[in-house]
Amino acid sequence: MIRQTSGRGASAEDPTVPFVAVVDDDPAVLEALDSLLRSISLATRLFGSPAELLAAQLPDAPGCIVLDVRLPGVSGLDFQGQLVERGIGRPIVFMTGHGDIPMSVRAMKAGAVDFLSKPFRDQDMLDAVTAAIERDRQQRAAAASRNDLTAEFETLTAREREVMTHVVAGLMNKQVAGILGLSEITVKIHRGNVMRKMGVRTLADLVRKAEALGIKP
Amino acid sequence: MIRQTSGRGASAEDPTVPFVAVVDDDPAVLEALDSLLRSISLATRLFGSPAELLAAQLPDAPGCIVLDVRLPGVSGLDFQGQLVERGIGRPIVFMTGHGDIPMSVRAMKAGAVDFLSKPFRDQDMLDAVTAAIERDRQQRAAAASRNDLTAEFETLTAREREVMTHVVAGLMNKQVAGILGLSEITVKIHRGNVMRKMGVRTLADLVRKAEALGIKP
DNA sequence: AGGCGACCCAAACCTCTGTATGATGGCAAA
DNA sequence: TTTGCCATCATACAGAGGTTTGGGTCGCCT
Repeated sequence: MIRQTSGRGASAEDPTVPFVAVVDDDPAVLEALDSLLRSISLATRLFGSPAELLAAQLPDAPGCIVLDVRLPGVSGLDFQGQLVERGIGRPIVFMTGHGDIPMSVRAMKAGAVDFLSKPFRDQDMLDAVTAAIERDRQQRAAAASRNDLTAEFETLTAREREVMTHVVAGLMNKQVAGILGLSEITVKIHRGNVMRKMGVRTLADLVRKAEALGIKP
Repeated sequence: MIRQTSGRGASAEDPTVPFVAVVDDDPAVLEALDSLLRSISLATRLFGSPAELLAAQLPDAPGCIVLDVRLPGVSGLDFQGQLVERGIGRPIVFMTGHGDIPMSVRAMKAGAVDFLSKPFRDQDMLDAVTAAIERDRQQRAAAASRNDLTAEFETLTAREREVMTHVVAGLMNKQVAGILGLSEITVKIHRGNVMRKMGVRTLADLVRKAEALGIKP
């Protein structure tokens, strides 16, 4: 059972409309949530089991996952771990009919956005989903700029990376030359290449990019 | 009711021994936790109510707070908020006899380390407290280096801060001079003062400190 | 009134950075 | 083998960074 909709009949792949992936083995629950979420113009993906979600391709848009804790096959909490392992770091909103406190605490510790007991108020679910989508928006923005950064960094040759490492550590060209066994002029050339490839014009910017990349001596 | 102990009769203010502040209106619970925590060489501070904890002075050491949700006077969750407002950002471990899921979720969202239902296993409490103390250790280390940083920054004059802002933004001395209506040589002098007062020798280090301080143009 | 600190500027001098021009050698893919 | 990329180095020059020395104004506190 897989169903999907978007709020206004727009393309299901529209990367600007946030989506919510819902996993529950009760079709009535799926139906109700679908209706609720579409009422605030969110696209939905409906799944009857965790396996279906894993098999599916989620849109390249901000989104989150709404999960029943008691699922066919796996525990929702274990599934949470599986998703993280597969790099699907979408924020998760749990719901449950027969949950307990340890369960909710474990879920929250593992990064869940919320943990709702059935029956919950519609507004609580909408609030949770909205918060989850916002969190994903932030995550995706951060991931995107990290990707741009590493893409630039990977255009550097091995030598250029060495030079960059020492330069952002604050060493002078001649010191870098000494460490690497090069002449100063060669270091200057590598340094110039680093600046150009990393798309920066000042050392200050290079240092910031290096920080974001986690480069340390 | 206020009591305090340290594991080995050492000074109660020993800043190297982590402590646990326990708040519960049941003396038997306080006694049991005191014994449990001392068994792993933690210092304890025992309180019968939130007010007592607020009136007390917590040690300048890594520590955490163990709190019953149902407390005389205030709700434990509200108390959690009060502590944060007063700058007492110690990690909190909640315990409760009659809690529910929304309560635990709210606590975890507000940053609680754990939320244990009574009766809990001793080991669960010890694990939670250990994790909380470790978190506090990290927090305190981060706060300490932030304080050192702002202490240095506050020795700067207004002009020096302006110059620093533009310098770490990557502007050249002459550009800074133009913006501030100064001569380049004056900017150089301010810049030199900034480097000295901030305790750095390279621009790279200054940029990193500025980043940590959240300085932006 | 005197002293202090912040702020401002200039000349001189040195070091460091950045770039261009030109050239050599290694190495791997086409 | 040719082509291309990487790496290396030299010389030369322009521009930017950094310090010292020396001097000036202003406002505030004692």
